[in-house]
Amino acid sequence: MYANLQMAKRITNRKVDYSQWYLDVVKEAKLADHSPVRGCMVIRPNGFAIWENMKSALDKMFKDTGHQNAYFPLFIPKSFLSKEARHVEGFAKECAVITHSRLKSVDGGVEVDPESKLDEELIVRPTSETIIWDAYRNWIQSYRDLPILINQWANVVRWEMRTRLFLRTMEFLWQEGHTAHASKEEAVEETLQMLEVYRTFAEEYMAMPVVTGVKTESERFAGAVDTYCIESLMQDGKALQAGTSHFLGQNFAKAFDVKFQDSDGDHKYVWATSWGVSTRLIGGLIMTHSDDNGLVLPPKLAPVQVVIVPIFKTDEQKRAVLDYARPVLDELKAKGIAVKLDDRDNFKPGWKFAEHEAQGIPLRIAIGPRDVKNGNMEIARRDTLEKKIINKEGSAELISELLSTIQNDMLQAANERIDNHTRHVDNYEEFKTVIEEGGFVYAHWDGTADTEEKIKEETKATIRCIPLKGDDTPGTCMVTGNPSEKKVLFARSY
RNA sequence: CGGGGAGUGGCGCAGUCCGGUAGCGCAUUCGCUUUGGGAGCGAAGGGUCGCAGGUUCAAAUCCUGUCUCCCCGACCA
Repeated sequence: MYANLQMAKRITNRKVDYSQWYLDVVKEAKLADHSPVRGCMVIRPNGFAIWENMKSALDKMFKDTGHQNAYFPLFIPKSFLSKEARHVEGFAKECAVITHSRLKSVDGGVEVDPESKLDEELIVRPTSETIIWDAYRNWIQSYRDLPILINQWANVVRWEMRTRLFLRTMEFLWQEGHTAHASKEEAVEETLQMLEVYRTFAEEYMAMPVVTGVKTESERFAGAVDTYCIESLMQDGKALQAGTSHFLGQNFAKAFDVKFQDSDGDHKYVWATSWGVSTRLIGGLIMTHSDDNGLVLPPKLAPVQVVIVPIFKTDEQKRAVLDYARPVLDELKAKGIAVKLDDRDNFKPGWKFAEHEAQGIPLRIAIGPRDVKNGNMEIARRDTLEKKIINKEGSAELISELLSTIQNDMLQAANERIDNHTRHVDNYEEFKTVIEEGGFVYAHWDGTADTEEKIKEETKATIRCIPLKGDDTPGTCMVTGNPSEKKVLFARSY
């Protein structure tokens, strides 16, 4: 049919070309555009609304765990970055550097004014540990000043070589929590607490199941003692690191000389954590749930949860349908549901259906003359594409419940998909075969960076994490035969 | 940053080899008919062909440089 041909033309089938499908979904759902600057994106209202919903849910979770928001500068003095040795090493290659402060006009155009060269160059923050720890030095004298539990919502810049909308852009939006503690135990506890916040958010809001774990040394954040992460598995069998929580030890306290006087009178270095999630989550959301018709959003993050499409031929029918639909709209609103009545008359219902599907609206209600006559309405689920006729009486209650059913079903469907693409293997030959198929693979590893590197070179798979929960049975490394404490999680990743 | 592909009205593309002054589909505007899965007919508007140089009587087309996007590698949330 022509309609199907057109739909097929707009969004590439996932099986044909997953990358192209991803780009098509982002475009058709109007989430983001490419910008004139390489690797940067324009986040459009549809995309930003998702981010705003993520933000407000996360922000509440941060506040509920005792954190406050603050804001630190975009620019970091170059000298700050070099204070923590591994931190510089990790970020040096991807920093935007500001060297001049003004332009001058040159016959119709502008060029950098060489006389405005800065005495000390500024770095556009790739992350804010350094400038924040410089501030903390002044804020902390006594154990009574601790802990400091701060988060900031900000943009950061990392000069990436290869970019993809939401998944890896040169500038991205994120939150970064930075906490300071009097004891190691408390800092470790904070690190794990925030990891748990991320896990909860991913599962309960994004309906995206994740594995929590610790990164190996080679995957660790530059400057951290331990990096914990949430890892999820996308539809194409590649893993996505969706969030990280770092135990920073005393590394930044030492680099920035941040000490406090403890209750025993001794001067001690402060213990630190930092943790973040970014607009990358939107990429994860897309690749967890969406289908060949476009975006699929979980109700808890959908900017519009329910859309009502009126169907009519004559003006008289239009009036009748709208009169019938408005109380439905009001009842849903009264229940706190984000509902929109799509009464645009320049589009036909079928066109609207396709558009709402492309944009991932979880539930559609269609109301036509037939429904007015019978006291019904048609509801269609975005996640399963199921349609059914329901009675108008009691519909608000039913729809409210259905939204939470959809939320749960999406998590369950994602869980099943991931379970079906998770394997346990015991020998390297089998590993090589299985990893080709994509998915999560658990296997024994001897704990050395050499073996990890060998596996990466030969199979393109990396250790996503050493899982916190799961099979703790010791064994022998699939490559070297050396002892292994427990299986670790491998995958090819984004 | 290396290899490959691409950039032409808002979107998708043809035209480029062989230089002759830009076209198609969708979208937009107006009118009429339509409306339960991307409507039909008629009319209209919209492009210095990514950008900058060069060759030429003449450049979307040839040459040089440059920017951006996509795919594959090396590097990363």
